[in-house]
Amino acid sequence: MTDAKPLQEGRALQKGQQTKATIVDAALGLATQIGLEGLSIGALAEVARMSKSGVFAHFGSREELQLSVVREYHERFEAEVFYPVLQEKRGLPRLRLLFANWMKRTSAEIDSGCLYISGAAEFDDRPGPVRDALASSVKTWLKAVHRAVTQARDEGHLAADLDANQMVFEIHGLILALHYEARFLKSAQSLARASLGFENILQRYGALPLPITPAAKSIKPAEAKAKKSKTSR
Amino acid sequence: MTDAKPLQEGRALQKGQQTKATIVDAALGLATQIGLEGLSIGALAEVARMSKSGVFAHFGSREELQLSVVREYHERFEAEVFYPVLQEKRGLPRLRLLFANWMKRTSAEIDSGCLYISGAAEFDDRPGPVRDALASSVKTWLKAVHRAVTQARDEGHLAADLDANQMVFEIHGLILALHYEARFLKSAQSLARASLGFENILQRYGALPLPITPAAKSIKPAEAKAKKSKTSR
DNA sequence: TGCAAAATAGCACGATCGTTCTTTTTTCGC
DNA sequence: GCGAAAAAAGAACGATCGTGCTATTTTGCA
Repeated sequence: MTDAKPLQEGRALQKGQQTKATIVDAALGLATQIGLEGLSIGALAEVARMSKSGVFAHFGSREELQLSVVREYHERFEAEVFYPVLQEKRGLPRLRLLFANWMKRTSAEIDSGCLYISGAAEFDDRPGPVRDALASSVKTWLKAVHRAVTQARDEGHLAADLDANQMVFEIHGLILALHYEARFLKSAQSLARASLGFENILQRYGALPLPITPAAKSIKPAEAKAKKSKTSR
Repeated sequence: MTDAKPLQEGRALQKGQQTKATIVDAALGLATQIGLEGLSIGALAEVARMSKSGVFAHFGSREELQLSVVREYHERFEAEVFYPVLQEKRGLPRLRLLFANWMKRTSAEIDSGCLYISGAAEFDDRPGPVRDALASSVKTWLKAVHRAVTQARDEGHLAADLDANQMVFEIHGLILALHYEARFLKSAQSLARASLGFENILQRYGALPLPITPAAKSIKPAEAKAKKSKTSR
């Protein structure tokens, strides 16, 4: 009541959004290295070559900055890992590509760090909007993996009585182990381990043994159920 | 030259060590909750009801405090997870107990936090003594798991041509997924998922299908190789 | 081109951080 | 119980943190 509202609040000026995007980009780089909690406005301002208050004004609080970083990471993750697999045909091929992309991204993050993993460790008992945003993003992604699994099952590429949640859990474990052993323990063979682990899981859940050469893309899905019968339990 | 050395430097007075142990205990509690990086001397002094400088004097630096916490965690982990399994007989029984203990500890850490996991996320690109100590502890533990696997293989409880490192990798993934999904995502079924995942891995690597009742302890090891033949690859 | 509003900078604040130095209290062998 | 050494406290330091306030610069429409 006391203060006059800005008249044209709907108009989005260009410069502001543009530098804000630049800042978020730099912040994402910092956050994946030092962590979301380690992300400080001072250090960010230095990287972005701006004043502290100049950076701060775009977000209003450190928490809002962290949220922006999480959102940005989510979008990039989607764009890099999720959307491309929609072009692959449903079922096992898509599931394979999905895991391959996920693994590729995780490998690339051996240097940069994965926000979904480091963020989980930092915020696992620190309630608040940042934790919620992180958990929501991860859950969305795991749901997408779950969908890919059930589709592969419905297409007859995997055992009909498979427990999709169980399979997603085991796949998730492979990615976490890949990240842990490669990034922290500097183990060189982690990528091959995760890859082989995935094949083991596929086999366990009724997929065809394996296509040795990556050229063998067009597998007959019907035959996947050959050994099915009582594979689980 | 200028200052006289203390004459009896070999003598260890009691009180000092005692309160130092108290401090480390409190520090461990803080570190597993807020993280090793979040561990501050001021907060620690408040918990231990001492002055900042009083706490500080026991370590000489924050880094040395962190190292003490890592060492303490390592000892407790060993005492709780590793040493008890040495009483179980070699091979599959011991491997099973080892995983069960590991899982039990990880479950207990859903509230308190696991230093090997949170520490890895915090220090994965922060070189220094703390990172080294953490990595060394984890590697020691993973080597112990590896030994349990190879022993089970040598006892004939697992496939003779099994890749022990691969198996350890997959088991590690289960624990990481358990911690992640239970502690961060608050998923209730994670414990059952990890447990079932372990059975799947055992089966994959040539163990007997499964002993439903825990009473069935005395399994005939020789029969484990029944389906062996070409299990890997 | 002028002008309002947005964007950025500058400065200061209280708090907390790790650490150092000095002083007081406590411990423990003689 | 005396006295030396250890343990603990107290106070202060420079630095950095997030944030609020007030200028100054820049932007973009009229």
